[in-house]
Amino acid sequence: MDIATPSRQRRKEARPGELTAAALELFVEKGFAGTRLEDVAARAGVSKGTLYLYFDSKEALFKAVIQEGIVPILEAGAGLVDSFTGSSAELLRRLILEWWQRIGASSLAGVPKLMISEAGNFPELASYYNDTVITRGRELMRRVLQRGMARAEFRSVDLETAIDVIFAPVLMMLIWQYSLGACGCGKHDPETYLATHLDIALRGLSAGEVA
Amino acid sequence: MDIATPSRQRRKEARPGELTAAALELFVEKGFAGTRLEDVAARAGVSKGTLYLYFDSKEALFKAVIQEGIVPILEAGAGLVDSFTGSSAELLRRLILEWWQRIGASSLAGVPKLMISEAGNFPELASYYNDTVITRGRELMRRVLQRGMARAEFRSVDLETAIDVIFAPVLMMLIWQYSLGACGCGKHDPETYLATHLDIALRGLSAGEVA
Amino acid sequence: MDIATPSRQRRKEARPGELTAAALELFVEKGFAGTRLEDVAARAGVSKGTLYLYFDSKEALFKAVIQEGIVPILEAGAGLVDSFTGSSAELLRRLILEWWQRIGASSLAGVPKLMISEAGNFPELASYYNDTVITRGRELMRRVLQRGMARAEFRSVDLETAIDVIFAPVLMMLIWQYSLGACGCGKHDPETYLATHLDIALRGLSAGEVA
Amino acid sequence: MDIATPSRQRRKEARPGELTAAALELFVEKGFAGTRLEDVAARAGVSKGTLYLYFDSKEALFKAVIQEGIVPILEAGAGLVDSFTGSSAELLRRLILEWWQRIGASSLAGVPKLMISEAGNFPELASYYNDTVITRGRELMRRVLQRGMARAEFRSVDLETAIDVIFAPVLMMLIWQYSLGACGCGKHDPETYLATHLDIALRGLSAGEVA
DNA sequence: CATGAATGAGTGTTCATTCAT
DNA sequence: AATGAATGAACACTCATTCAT
Repeated sequence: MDIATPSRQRRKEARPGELTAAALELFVEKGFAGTRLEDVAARAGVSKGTLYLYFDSKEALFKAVIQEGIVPILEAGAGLVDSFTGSSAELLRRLILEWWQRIGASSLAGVPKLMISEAGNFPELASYYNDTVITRGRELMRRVLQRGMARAEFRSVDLETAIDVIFAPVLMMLIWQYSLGACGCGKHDPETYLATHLDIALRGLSAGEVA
Repeated sequence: MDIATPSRQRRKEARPGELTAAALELFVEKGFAGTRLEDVAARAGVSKGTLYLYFDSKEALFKAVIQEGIVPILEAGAGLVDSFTGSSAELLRRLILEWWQRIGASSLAGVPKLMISEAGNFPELASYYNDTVITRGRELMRRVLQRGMARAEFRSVDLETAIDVIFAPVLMMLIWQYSLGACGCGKHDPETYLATHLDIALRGLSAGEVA
Repeated sequence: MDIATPSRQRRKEARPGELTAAALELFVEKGFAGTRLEDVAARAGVSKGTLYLYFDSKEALFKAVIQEGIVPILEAGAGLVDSFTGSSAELLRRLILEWWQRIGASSLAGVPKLMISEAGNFPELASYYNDTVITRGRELMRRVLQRGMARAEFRSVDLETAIDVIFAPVLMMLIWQYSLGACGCGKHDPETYLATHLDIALRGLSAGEVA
Repeated sequence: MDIATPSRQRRKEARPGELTAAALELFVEKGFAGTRLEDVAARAGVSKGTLYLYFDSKEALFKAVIQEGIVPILEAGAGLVDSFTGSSAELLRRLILEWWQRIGASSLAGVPKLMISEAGNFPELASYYNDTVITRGRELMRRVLQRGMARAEFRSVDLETAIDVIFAPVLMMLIWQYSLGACGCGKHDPETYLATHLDIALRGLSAGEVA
């Protein structure tokens, strides 16, 4: 009976996580307004009423979903840049590919599109996301580009804009997959896409003369 | 009285434009689902019923917003590509800067983020947008890149992914402005941002040897 | 110019009739509530506003339609029964077939179904229709049946109920054609149907012994 | 409290029936289009939303009204025809009288007039009614007439038209009661009316010679 | 704890009616 | 006289939220 029907206590502790997981999927798929709480509850295997035992409102559920989704995103990255000893081009390549594997190919992949869609309706959340995720992500990119320029591997470019310019195609692919890409239009193979991006961007950054 | 109450005829001709303008503002501000037709009508200074004299449904209104706003710009872009005689690098630069001026710096700037947010909930709209805007926009980029490669100005790169890779930073800036950027975080000067992007991308595409 | 574009005066006089004719068709087809005044106006070749020059409201239009439709219905019948010299069976047959030709196969055919549908909503009209049409129609039937019984051609049956029993199948066919029959279901050839009806009813009324 | 507020479960089971009963009354009184779901709900003592817990749409509610009210009666009729062992004349009499008692004298009496009035506007409902009620009702009549003719109790008549000819007076009386009859005009005593009808029709169908 | 029946405010859409031209 | 643009009340249906069991 323990496994077949876990004890009430265990269920009670697991419930919020099951609900936010179900909610994440649906929020990502349909947006905040488009998600019906009945569907969230159903996907988590409980009734609509039960949801209200754990979350006061649809907004409260949304906030919990985002907060919970952000923490794992933060944990990714950072160690790599500290310890890397090869070329900066290789570092940039590794950083982007790693990010893709850990975020873009994970269950968190939908969070960026979700934040972009709902930032306007949840400014505090957006601000929190910005402070905790975006800023740190940019910091990683900044260090890589600075390293490359300091070592004369990269040309001198405007640092702050280059950070976003170079990360934009990666983010965009993710966003695409969760929005218009769902219609089947213009989906790229991620590896080819990232290869093309790195091919162009690294050559674009390279310090040598172009004859 | 002429000015205070323009003739019926003049109002009738102006109405659709007034309504799509009001709709554009509200769609961008609140999303498709979140926009009430009553508010659109009120902002255009008419009653809810009047809106239905000009547009059959909320979806038809949306399509008109896109049709009226974006299609002419794509047509202008096509004209540019058709008639341009200079270098392909210059053509790419012109295409992107023009796009920015006519969309990114206009009232249409919110449309890409709007579509990304609502695509999941309104597949028909997404499909319409894909057919009307995305496909045609890609076609323009495709022609520019093909031209550059054919004239040996650009290196040979994977065409279909390069189209999106190169356009992604432009789109991303816009999306940013209408989502997390609204919190005041990380806004770039568009001209610097686009300059950095073109600087890197054009060098990345250039055909010469890198020493 | 007289024929191509009749004088204003002529148009003005013809308008109400053109409008009620158009309205009759639509009321019969769609019922009172289901008929849009815009469609009535369009079918009569005028604008919605014009309709209100001639009729104060949708109800007023409906009343005019019925009143106008009733007069021709009244004119039918009556002479036949007075002058007929053959058998009562033949008279009944002739009366019913004639009624069918003059009403059932004419543009007035839809009026009975319309009255039945809307009687509840327009009691005064229903009452008027009853007094002027139904009562007189029953009187004709009553005279025929009384004649047949007086001449011992027909059995003695309950007169008042027989009147309606015998007319019911004729009315019912008409009603059918304008309601469920429109779905293509179970439409009979009127002549076969009436032949079967008269075959059964006249034998059912016949005075002789059944062995 | 048991009686004042019945248990949830009992209410839930009773609700659909309470709602279809309320709907039947209002549909008959005001027609399909003229009936507001809010009024149906109110008459059943619940809110508008509750109605949608049990029926997906106004049309679904209508279909349930028919299904629940009329289908069992047709089934009972089929049982009668299956098991009857007496004369076909007696069977026809029983079928019609039973029909009258269970429909004509019940709360369902208004349904035929309702369908006739609304068929034009709601083809899907008409089609449903045709498939569910008319076709099956005709089948019953067909079997009775075929039985009579096969046993040489009835003359040979055109089967398909006879079905409708013989049922028309019964239907017509009902239609009358819910339309023009409401003005108090020309109401017959149902028993006398049906007796006259059966008297004439059965003699009209009888196989013997008429002398 | 958990349920799910019940609620009712909210929105897209229709259409009879009005009235400035 | 005629038009047709404009109005706004009305209704089917949805869904976040509540609460008796």
